[in-house]
Amino acid sequence: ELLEEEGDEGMSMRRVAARLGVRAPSLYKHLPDKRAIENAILATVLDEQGRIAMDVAERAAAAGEDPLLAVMTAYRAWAREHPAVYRLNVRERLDDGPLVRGAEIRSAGPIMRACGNHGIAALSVWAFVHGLVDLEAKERIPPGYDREAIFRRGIEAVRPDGGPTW
Amino acid sequence: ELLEEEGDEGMSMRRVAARLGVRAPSLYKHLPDKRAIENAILATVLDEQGRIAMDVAERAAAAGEDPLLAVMTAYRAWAREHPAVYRLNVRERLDDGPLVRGAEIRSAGPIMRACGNHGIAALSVWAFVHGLVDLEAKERIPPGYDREAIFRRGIEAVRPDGGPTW
DNA sequence: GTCTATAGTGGGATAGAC
DNA sequence: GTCTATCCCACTATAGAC
Repeated sequence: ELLEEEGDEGMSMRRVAARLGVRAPSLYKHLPDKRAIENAILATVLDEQGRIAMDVAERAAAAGEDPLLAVMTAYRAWAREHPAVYRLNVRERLDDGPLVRGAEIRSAGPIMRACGNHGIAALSVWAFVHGLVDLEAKERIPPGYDREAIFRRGIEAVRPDGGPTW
Repeated sequence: ELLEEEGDEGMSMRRVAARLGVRAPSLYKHLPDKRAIENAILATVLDEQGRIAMDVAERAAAAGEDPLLAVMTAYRAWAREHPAVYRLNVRERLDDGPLVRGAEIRSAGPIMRACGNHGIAALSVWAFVHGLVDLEAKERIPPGYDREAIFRRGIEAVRPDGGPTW
């Protein structure tokens, strides 16, 4: 909550503690450091993201629509609705350790599957959508361009040959 | 220099001043604030980037090679060689104002031209390469994948139809 | 498990003397 | 154009009493 409401710098240990009705030093009896909080957030949201992606893909496949487009549309929407958490996710190298790494792998599952396990294509789709989302968030796409058209065209171009699979 | 040597947080007003053999407050007699330094750096490096891109594109075209691949390869190499400045460039919204905006437009020229002025394609190429560069820098591309293959395949996929132009 | 108190570090920026 | 001195801010983290 703090991360999204107060922005990237807003989640200080003092504020986290205040939100819990406690003083900052008390947090250190429960957590080693701030990184542990960030890692817990990341693990939680990556799993949430993966769950949403799996869900929309299933629905799209059942409706005869394109699972990959559905997954990446959900990815982009999620990033726009949680900009601070998204930035946390892509801010720097992820922490090693099973908590975060496991969630990361699970979150990538739906993209991978919607690309027919074509790893290079899946990573290309991810790179493209991440780049677009990032440039959009920073208002680097000049006005006048149809960003939806860029989004759809890019995915179509970079996806594996052979059309939608699931 | 400070930005690249000391990292993103390393370019404090105190350090900048020290590098100039001066105290921090003296800087404010020459500049309104820190943002002015960042903007000056951005304007300089965006122009440098654009100049390099134009150069490699000319050479590639003269040699019968692909100008777009040359431009984006140079873009990626530049980002890798100047990670902190690259992050500054894509960290947040750019400052309005002719200094930075002008340089931004000039830096985009070679990509645009190498895409035959197909704006949507040019932005797609940029988004893809930026996304890949960003994910690479943060070590988010799983080991074992051929990143060069991802790079080349993505550009081929997302470029305008009809092959290389210049 | 909480608290107070505080250490220690850094940041951006300003006032006013010289 | 530079300086000293300082303000005010914020942060992570620790020590030790209760």
